[in-house]
Amino acid sequence: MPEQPYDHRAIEPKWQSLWDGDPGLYHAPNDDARPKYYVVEMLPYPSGKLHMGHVRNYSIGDTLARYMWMRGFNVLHPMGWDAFGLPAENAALKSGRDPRDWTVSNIATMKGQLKRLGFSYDWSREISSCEPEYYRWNQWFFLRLYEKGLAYRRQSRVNWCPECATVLANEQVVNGCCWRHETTPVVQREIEQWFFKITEFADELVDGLDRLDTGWPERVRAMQANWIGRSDGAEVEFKHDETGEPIRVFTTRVDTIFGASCVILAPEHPLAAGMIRSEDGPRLKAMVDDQARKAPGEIEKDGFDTGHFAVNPYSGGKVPVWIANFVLATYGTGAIMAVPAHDERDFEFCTKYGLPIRAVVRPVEGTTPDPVVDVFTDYGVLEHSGSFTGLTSQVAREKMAKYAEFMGFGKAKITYRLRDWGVSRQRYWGTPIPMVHCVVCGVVPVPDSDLPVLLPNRVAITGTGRSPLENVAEFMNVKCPKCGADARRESDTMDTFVDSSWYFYRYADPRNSGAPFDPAIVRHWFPMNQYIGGITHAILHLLYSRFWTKFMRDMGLVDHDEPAANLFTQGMVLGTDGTAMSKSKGNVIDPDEMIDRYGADTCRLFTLFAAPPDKDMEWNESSVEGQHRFLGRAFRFVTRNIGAQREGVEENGRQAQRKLHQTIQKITADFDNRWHFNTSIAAMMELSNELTALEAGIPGELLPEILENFIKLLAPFAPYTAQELWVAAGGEGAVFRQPWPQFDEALAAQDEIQVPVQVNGKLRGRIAVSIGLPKDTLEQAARADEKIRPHLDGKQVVKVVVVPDKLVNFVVKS
RNA sequence: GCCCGGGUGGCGAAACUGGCAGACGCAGCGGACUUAAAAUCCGCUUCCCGGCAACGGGAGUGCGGGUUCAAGUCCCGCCCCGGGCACCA
Repeated sequence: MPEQPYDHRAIEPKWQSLWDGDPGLYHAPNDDARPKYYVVEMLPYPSGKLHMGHVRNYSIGDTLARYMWMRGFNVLHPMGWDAFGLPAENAALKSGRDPRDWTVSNIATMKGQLKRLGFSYDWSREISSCEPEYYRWNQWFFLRLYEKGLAYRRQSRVNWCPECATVLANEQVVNGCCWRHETTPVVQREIEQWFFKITEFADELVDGLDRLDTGWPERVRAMQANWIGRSDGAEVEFKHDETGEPIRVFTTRVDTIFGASCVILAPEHPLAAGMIRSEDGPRLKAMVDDQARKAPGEIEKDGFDTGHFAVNPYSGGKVPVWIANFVLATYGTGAIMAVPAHDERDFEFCTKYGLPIRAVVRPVEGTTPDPVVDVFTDYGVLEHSGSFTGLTSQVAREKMAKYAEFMGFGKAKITYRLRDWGVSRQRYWGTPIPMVHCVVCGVVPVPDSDLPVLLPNRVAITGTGRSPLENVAEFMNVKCPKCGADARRESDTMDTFVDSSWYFYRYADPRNSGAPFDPAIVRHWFPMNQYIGGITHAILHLLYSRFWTKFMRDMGLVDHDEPAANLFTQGMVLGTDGTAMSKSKGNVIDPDEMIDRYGADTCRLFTLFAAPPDKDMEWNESSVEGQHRFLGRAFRFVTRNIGAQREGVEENGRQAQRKLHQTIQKITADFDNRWHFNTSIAAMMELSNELTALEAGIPGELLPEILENFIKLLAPFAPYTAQELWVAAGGEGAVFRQPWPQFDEALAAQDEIQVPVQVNGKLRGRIAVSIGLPKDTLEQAARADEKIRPHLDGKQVVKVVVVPDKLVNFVVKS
């Protein structure tokens, strides 16, 4: 066959239909003979168009899915969409369009782009979290959580910008001010909000991380453990010296309690307001307000004495009760004991206000530091600690906690940094929370039979920060499901992280109208084998979805503890300014231009080749030419050799086969172990280069096998080009229907190798020898080499290290 | 402060279990083909010294030590960059 020019414009449109509308490309529903493999990439959100960051992410997943299929697995690889609330609503505000129309049209755009890139998702499983059916099951889950006491409503503080009249997420508060109004201080508001009790699972969420050690990156596990922040300590009561009212204090160092100088309450502590002197009222109020705009780590420690005293339960001594800005109301009990001799922060505070400093722990060895100057924070041996004196800190912590429990003033206690998950959003665009407020009955859940509660259409987005739903009478006014009286609907909608917590389960059974999914189907596919996504979701999404799985397991819906056996976090694609791509920064690179110019295959190859997939990648298009050239070379090589008849040279044929089988071996190993697609592609290039160099001498009868395997190896990386070549070479159907090539170890074996020879660890020459030579033969060959001899002549060889097939090293003395 | 990563040519990177540092590609330089350009193909390309040259010698993986016949890789002590958490009791 004469050589064909490589023209991606002629090739790629031709094969789009091959995977468009072929839901079974990977997943063969009735094929239980194959082992199963379930790969999911994290949800794209339809905030416009795909950018190169997405392309890289999906290229990794798609390449893997194709390989797994060719390896004989039954691969489920679906695609879905997240209807992010804020972007949709903001865009609607700007354009005047309904968020639903906006979202639907953006999904269509992105879907088109993904198809153009040749990503062969199982589109029949396409779901969107803005579908009514998806709302239904979100709400159904909400009700199940509510029944178990895992969904509850309470007053909660939120950040509020008076200028925009809206609730701000923590990330939107910059230096205590609104991110849009840099001079407007954010205030705190108390509003009723819904929460999920993720803290109920805190222990399991931490402990479960250990069992994910082989499948999840260390980085993600560390971040989650950090975020949950489990700390082991004790809770004890200091009683008010007159009223006997207990002040509960959490500490990890109960062994230092004999050194407590005071008890300090957070400004928001329930007892604080009642304890202060009347003239301190404004001071306390200022401190409470100030908590909002606290820039962490910057704020000056500030506090004042209430004039009240509390009793140290161990020593019986009286200590003053203070109020200070650095004590967090939301951590532990909202009150601490300050032990300045053994804690840096307490030391700073007590020194500032002249509170006494008393050392009660000394180092096991060495000199005791002067407590007025030096803080000793390590474990040691207790002193001045009553009957606990002389114990080590470790032993004392345990004994003292037990003593507290025996005496009834405290106990050992574990505290977490993790807070319950606030799921209320005062926005239009999200799943309505299925609750009704009745004056008579209070909060009443919507019965299952009335689900889904749908959003009204064409709601005016006000941008005031209050839910726009409150203005929609026909949505808000309902009858109480319990007593039938007039009632109002809950106007909060759910955080979109609720949607993403279980979407990958819905993929398995996306059209089920009687349940979120059929447990039998989920048992078949789960836990998913491979989850792929950005590090940005390391904490929130990946923690929430783990929580969801555990909750569903407790409900009996699923039979596993963790949703994903393996997690892969691909590196970010950094924009032209070296920071992560984001629309608001305007540094987004979209793939369309590159696809037009070089084609989808080049574009995919480029993102995979530039760096290993777990590494961040700074944007630099210069090497894209190289990928395009490679595809062109490979294409022309194959087309001009299809059906070629020639005599050839045996040695050339042997070499070509050897390189082919070595490449199969190398790429298979890359896929199975570490997904370094950059080295796989480099191996393909080497193979292509070598075949071209040997070309004229490759015997014609070897060509069919070589070409066929070459095409199959290329298929996961460059599907269009491979498909075109597959058919040109006489193949039928999709190249992915073909099994992945097997390597033959005998053919891959090198019969002659170059073994480096060193003298005193310095490379002095190489010898060409046949493989598998015994040590002494190898040594003789090395000694005889003319480049080595001069280095050994007249010198004493002290030692010879011979590693068969690897190296010879002579250690000499002159 | 604590916890994770990372530091290798002009650039992206490779070297997977200690065994030839720089595979593969980009950029660059030289050449072939061409009236010319594009495309394509071939050669060189870590740095320094010597040589017309083939080649020879030396240095070299953030810095300083160490282990080893042999260290980018292992150990000890630092420096720098990125990320996460952070008055968390």
